[in-house]
Amino acid sequence: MTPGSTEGMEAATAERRRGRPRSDRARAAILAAGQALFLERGLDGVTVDEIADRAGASKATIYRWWPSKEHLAVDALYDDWLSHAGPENDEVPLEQELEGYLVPWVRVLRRRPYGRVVAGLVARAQLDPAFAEHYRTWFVRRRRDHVGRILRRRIADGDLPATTDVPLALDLIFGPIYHRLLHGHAPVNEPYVRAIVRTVVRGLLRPNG
Amino acid sequence: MTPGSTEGMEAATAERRRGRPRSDRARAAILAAGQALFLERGLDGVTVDEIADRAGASKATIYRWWPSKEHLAVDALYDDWLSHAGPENDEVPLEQELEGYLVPWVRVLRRRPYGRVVAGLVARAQLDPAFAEHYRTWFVRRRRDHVGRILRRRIADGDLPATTDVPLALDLIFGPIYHRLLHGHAPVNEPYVRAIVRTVVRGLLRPNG
Amino acid sequence: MTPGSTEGMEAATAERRRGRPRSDRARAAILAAGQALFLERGLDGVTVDEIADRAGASKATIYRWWPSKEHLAVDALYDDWLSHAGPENDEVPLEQELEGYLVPWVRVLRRRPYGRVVAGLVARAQLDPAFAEHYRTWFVRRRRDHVGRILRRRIADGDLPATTDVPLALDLIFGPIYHRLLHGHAPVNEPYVRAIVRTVVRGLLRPNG
Amino acid sequence: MTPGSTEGMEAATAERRRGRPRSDRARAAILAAGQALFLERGLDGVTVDEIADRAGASKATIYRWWPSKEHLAVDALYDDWLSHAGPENDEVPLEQELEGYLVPWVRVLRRRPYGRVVAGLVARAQLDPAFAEHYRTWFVRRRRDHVGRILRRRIADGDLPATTDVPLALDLIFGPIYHRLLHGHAPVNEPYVRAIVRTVVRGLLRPNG
DNA sequence: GTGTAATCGAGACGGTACGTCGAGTCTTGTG
DNA sequence: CACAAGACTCGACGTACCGTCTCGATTACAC
Repeated sequence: MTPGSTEGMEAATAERRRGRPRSDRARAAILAAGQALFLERGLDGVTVDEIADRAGASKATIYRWWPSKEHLAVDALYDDWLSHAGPENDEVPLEQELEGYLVPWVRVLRRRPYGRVVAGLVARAQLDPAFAEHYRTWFVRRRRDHVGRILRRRIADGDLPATTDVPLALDLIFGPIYHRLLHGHAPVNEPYVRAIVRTVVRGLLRPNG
Repeated sequence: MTPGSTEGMEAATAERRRGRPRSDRARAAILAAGQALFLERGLDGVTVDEIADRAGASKATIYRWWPSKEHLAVDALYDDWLSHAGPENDEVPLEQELEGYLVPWVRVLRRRPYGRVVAGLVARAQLDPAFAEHYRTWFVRRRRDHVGRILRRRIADGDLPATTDVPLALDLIFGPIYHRLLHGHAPVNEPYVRAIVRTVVRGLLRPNG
Repeated sequence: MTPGSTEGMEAATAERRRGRPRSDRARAAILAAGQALFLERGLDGVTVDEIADRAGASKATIYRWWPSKEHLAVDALYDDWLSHAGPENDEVPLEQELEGYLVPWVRVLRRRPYGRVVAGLVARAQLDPAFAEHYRTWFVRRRRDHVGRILRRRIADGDLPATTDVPLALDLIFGPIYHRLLHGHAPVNEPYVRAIVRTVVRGLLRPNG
Repeated sequence: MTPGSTEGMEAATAERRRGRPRSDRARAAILAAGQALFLERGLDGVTVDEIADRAGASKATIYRWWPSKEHLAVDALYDDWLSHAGPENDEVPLEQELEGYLVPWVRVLRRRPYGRVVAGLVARAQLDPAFAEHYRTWFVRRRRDHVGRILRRRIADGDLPATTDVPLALDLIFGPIYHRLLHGHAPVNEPYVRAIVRTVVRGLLRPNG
């Protein structure tokens, strides 16, 4: 499942659509061109014509499948942005489990200049509530939900106080990462993520300090 | 001193500049129009022509004094964005001093839709390193420096461990605020700020917890 | 064939051009709007935006097909400016043949305020040698060449001396017409043209008076 | 007397104007700068700022004394444009007298690229009837009147028929010169002027040829 | 095989905003 | 007063990009 997928729209029957089927070559080429160009120059630094040229596709094809440049960007970057994994793991301390999830992400952030694109997406989201919802769903909520599940499990396990404010904890973890990503005043690297996680977890442990 | 000020360039002598002096009426009207329009519709939702019209000025005058729309936005919003104060105060607990500084700011953020503009500024900063520096200096660094001074004084006073990582602490405080401001997934209100401050300070107190 | 035509560039094969074909509606509307506005207010009195608005086209479309406002003016006015005809006719006296060609033109000049536009074109031609060539080719040379052919035939027929200086004769015929057209000190009407033709032909007849 | 002179406005009394007197240095420098720049690049190719810079004057001073750039151009070029002379002379044939007046002028035209400026003036005259009158008076009428006086004297002397149409004759003489000056299809040189004069005079001699 | 229908690349289109430039006016302090 | 300096308003310029639209050409399934 990806942000731009249109599967599931027709009935689940075997009924094939008539007419020429969508070209997978074009779709893949557009996403690849988008990924490369958006990371290189940011959302506003790239024109749709450029993407079409690089992909050997036409602008009409792009707009047939993605309603706007920013939707395309979300789709083009989603896989890489969310690439990660590590199974949930109760055996290790909470800090370690959180780092296990966040560190692969920040490795991606360091490897590629995502700040350029994310800043553009955030700016568009301000002017277009529908896109804001789309962007949050695919780019932000996925990670927050994952970490939220971890935290709630740890609460159930008694590793965190029952009174822990999970949304606040998520903002305390993700906020500093986005802060450096978007403002660029300092690098988003592994030591930074470890420090965030340790300080926040420590702060959450004693609710009535 | 404001972001767009050009004072202090000539010698401090009483030597007056020749020619027609810059119109304070035009400058003030442009900044007022910019402030109103940028907050209303965001950086990208406003055209320079509109600002000129509303200010009764001409586009040429705007471009004479501000190199771009985003520089104008920084200048137009700076005063309001930084309006705050509260003298530094050792007598109260650290949490209270931090809240005393941050809460007035957050009240501004709630009163006006700053997210729209800040998102636009952040996006532009990605594509223009010179503007990025300008924006960070006037919009971000000012507040970080203020809080940084507080933290360092508290370290000297023994209220915080000598090993406290001040830049990290600043990111932990400001990051979550920017996170909600830009992503809009939850409100930036006083309880939120208090919760951030308490959790972070608690987390900082026992570095080797 | 018109000044702005691009036909004949590709091979004469039936090979159709790819992509959306140029809109004849837009082309015709732009030329019509240009003709009306240029005659009404002269080259400098009309903005390209106005032409675009009146034509229901966009400025980009105008600039896609005409490199400048003055090129558009040449194209928009060419047909009307050159509308004329009358087959060449040896049976009548030379004066009468010349009048037969020039009088219809002069009627156009009286019917519409061409002076405004031609003055603008002449002014632009001074600053842009490439446009000067374009303008002369389509607006001036056409008529001169036609009259030149008449004169050379009459020389061959013995109606004019073999030593007749044809370029000089053309300047003597067209010069006075342009003079009044551009300076506006007196009307360009039929009696004027007849008087020019008679005086010049008489002057040419006795080369060594 | 020059086109921009303002003498004669105050009473002929010896009463001197109060305040700082007009600077002759500035006036001369502005006219000199205007003459050089207008001839070099034409009316539209020169900005008033440029003239002010080159003259070491200010734009305000220019606009205090000349209502527009084109009025300045008329004034700056008038002396050179009309420089000529030759006393009227009944002793020689008409052709020779006319050449005696016109040849010095065309020498000026060949020495300097007047076409550029005159074309600009003619274009402006189309859009501004008041300036059109001004331009015709100083740039066109002067010469026409001079030649007109010659022709009328020659009619009185019997060298030309009593029925001679003087305005037509003037258009036949000046028209071809302006034609080449403005259209630039051929040079305006002495042989050309001589050929014009001879052909036209010959054509005028036998009105009912 | 022969429609029928949706796709594709190409590229022109209307629209909107950009940042620049020049004309002519206005506002200072200085001579 | 006039003058140099230079900021001001106004309005047009030509460019760039967006997202839409029309073409001819292609490619499947349905008959």
